Amino acid sequence: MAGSVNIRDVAAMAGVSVATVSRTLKNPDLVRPATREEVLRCVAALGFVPNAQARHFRRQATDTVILLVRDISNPFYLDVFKGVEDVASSAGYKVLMGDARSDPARVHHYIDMVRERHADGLILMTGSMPVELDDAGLPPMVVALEYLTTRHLPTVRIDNEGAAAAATRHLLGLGHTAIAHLSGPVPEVMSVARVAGWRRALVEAGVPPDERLEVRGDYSLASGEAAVDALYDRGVPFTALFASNDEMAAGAINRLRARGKRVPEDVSVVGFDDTIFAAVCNPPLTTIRQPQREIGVEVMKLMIERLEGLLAPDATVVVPTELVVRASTAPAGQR
Amino acid sequence: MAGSVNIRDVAAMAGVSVATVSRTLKNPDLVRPATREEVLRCVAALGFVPNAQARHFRRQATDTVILLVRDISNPFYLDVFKGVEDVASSAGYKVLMGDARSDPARVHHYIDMVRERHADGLILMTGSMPVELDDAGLPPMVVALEYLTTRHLPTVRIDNEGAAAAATRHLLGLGHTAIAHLSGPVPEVMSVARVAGWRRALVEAGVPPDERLEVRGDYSLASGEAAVDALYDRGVPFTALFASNDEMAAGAINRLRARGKRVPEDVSVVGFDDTIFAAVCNPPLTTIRQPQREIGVEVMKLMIERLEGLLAPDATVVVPTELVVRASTAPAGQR
DNA sequence: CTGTTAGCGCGTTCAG
DNA sequence: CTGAACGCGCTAACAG
Repeated sequence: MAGSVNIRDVAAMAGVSVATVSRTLKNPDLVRPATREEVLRCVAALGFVPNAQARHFRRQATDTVILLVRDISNPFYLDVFKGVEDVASSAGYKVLMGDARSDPARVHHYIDMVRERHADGLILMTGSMPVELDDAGLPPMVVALEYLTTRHLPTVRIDNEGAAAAATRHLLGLGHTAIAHLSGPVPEVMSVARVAGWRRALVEAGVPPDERLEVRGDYSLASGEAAVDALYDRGVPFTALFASNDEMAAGAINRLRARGKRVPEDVSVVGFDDTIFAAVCNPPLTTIRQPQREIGVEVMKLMIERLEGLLAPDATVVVPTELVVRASTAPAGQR
Repeated sequence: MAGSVNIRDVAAMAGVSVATVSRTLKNPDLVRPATREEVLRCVAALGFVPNAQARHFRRQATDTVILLVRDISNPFYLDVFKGVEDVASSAGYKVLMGDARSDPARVHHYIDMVRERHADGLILMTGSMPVELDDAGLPPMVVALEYLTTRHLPTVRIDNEGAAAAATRHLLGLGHTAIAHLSGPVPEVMSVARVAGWRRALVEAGVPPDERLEVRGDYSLASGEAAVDALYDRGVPFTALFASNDEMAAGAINRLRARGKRVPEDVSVVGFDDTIFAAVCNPPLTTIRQPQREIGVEVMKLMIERLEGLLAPDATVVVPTELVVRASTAPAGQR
C-alpha cells in the first residue's frame, strides 16, 4: 500500500514543516494560498493519506460510535442503523454495528471496546446489561427503545402502553371484544407496558380482560405460531389477536391459516413495529408503526450531545408511533 | 471515565517500570510471578484498561475489518454478518458493518476509511466499484458473492448458473414447461448467470426458452409485484415462476393472489436465498438456500489470510447451494 | 503566516 | 528477569 507515505515525506518534498502540511489539510485558511497549493501538489504526487489512527490517538477520540442491538437478525434495526448513520456521517462520525445476541456477556464485551477507546460511545438497543459494572467506569452511552432499570441514561423511547392501547382500541372499534394478546418476554419493561396498554384499552371499553387470552412469546416467528396453538388449547374463543411485533403476527397468521382460519374474516391480526414483515405478510398487516429511521436520528443526536457537550443524564426524547391500517383487520362478525 | 488511568500510573503504584507492566499484560511468562501478581493487583486496583488506540497506533493495525454490503435493508446480510463476526472475534478482530446503498461513491468512502487505517481490511459485498482507483492504492480487500470484473480479488462465491438451473429443473420435474423467470438487474454478472441457468435447464429439457417469460426486477418486493403485472400484460401464459430472490418471490405471490391466482395450485413459485422471507411467506417458499453464515465464515477466513500472510490474489472458495422444497411449488396441471 | 517542539500511551529494542 | 529510552504519525501550543 501507498500508505507508508507520511506527513514528513510531504513536508520534505514541499520544503515546509510538518505543521504546515497538517494545517493545509485541516485548516487551509491559516496557510498562504501559494504554499497551500504546493503542499497539495506534493500530497497528490506522493499519494499521501493521513493516518487516521495517529490522528485519533493524538486527539484521544476515534470519531466512531457503536450501535449495539439486541439481535441483528431482526430487520427492525436496519432502518434505525440508517438513521444513525445519516446523522453520524454528517457530523463526521463512523458507526460500528454490533450484535449482542441477547447476551449480557456480549454487551460487556462491547462496553470494554469503548473503554479501550476503540470507539467514543455506545448506543444501546439491548435490554440486558451486565450488573457487575460500576457507574464510574462506564463510557458514554445512550439508549434507544429499551429500559435499563438499573441506570439513568439518555434515552429515546416510544409510548409503548399508549401504542398498545391504540392497537387494541382499533380492534374494539371494529366490534371485537374477544381480543387476545401475544406479548414479548414478560419481565421486560417493554413487554409489560404493552400488556398494560392492551388491558387498559379493554377495561376502558368495559370489556373485562381475560388472562387466558394473554400468551407470551419471544418475538420470533416460531413463537407466533406456537401462541396460536396455545390459545386454541386453552379453548377460549377469540376473534382478534394483537401481537407485540410483526414477526410473531406473521407466524400467527400462518398458523391460523394452517388451522383453516381466514384472516381477517375469522380472526383479525394486528402487529407492532411496521417492519418489512408487515409488507410481506399476506394479507398485509395492520400494525403500529415505529419510526425506525427517526429513532436512529434522535438517538445519534443524543449521542453527539453526550460526546460533545454535557447532557442531562436523564434526557429523554419520545418519538410518536402511528396505527397503520392494512388488510389483516376487519369488522367482527363477518363470517 | 476511569479510562484516564494509564500504564505509567500502574507502574508507579507497583514500583516497576512501564515495560514490566506491558509485559505482564502481554507476555506474562517473561515476568517473575511475584512481580506479575503485584502488577496485576495494581491494575485491578486502579481499574486500568489498556488504551486500544495507542496499542493499535504502535502496532500499525486496528484489528478491525469492515463488512460493506450492497444494501443493509436486505436481511440476507444479517447471517453473513454473524458468520463473519464469529470467525473475526475468535481471531481477535472486530467487525464494522457499512452500507453502500448501491452507491459507488459510498464504496469509495469506505475504501478511504481503510486507507486512512481506520480498519485493516474491507470485505466487499457490493457489485459496483469506483473505477478511478488504481490497484496500487487499494487496501486489503476480499469479495463475497459479487463479481468485480475490473479486478482480481480473493472471492467467496456460489455457482449461480448451476443453482438457477437446479431451481428450474425442480419446476420441470413437476411437469411445468411454461416457466417464467424474474431476474435481478441485468448487466450484472450474478443476474446474467442466473438467467443463463434458467435457460440452460429449459434447453436441456427440450423446452425452448421464451424471451417474453423473462422479466427484470431489482430484488425489491415492489419489483416482484410489478413483474407479475408485466407477465400478464405480455399475455404469455405461465404456470411457474422462478424469482432471483425471495423478496421478489414474496411480492410476486402477493400480486398473484391479488389477481385471484392460487399458489401453488395455479402458479408454482421458487425463490432464491432462503432468507427469513421464505419462512414468513404464505405458503412457505420453495427456494435455493445459500449458506449465509458459512459464506461469512469463509470470507472472513480469506480476509485473515490476506491480512496475516500472503494469499493468491485470485483465491476462490465456492460454497454449495441447496434446493429447499416447501409449499409454494406443486405439480403442474392440478387445477 | 510558518517553524519548532513536546507529547498522546504503548510496545519494543538494547543494556544491564 | 527488569529498566531506560526511543518512536509510531500527528496535532496543539508557543515562538518567531
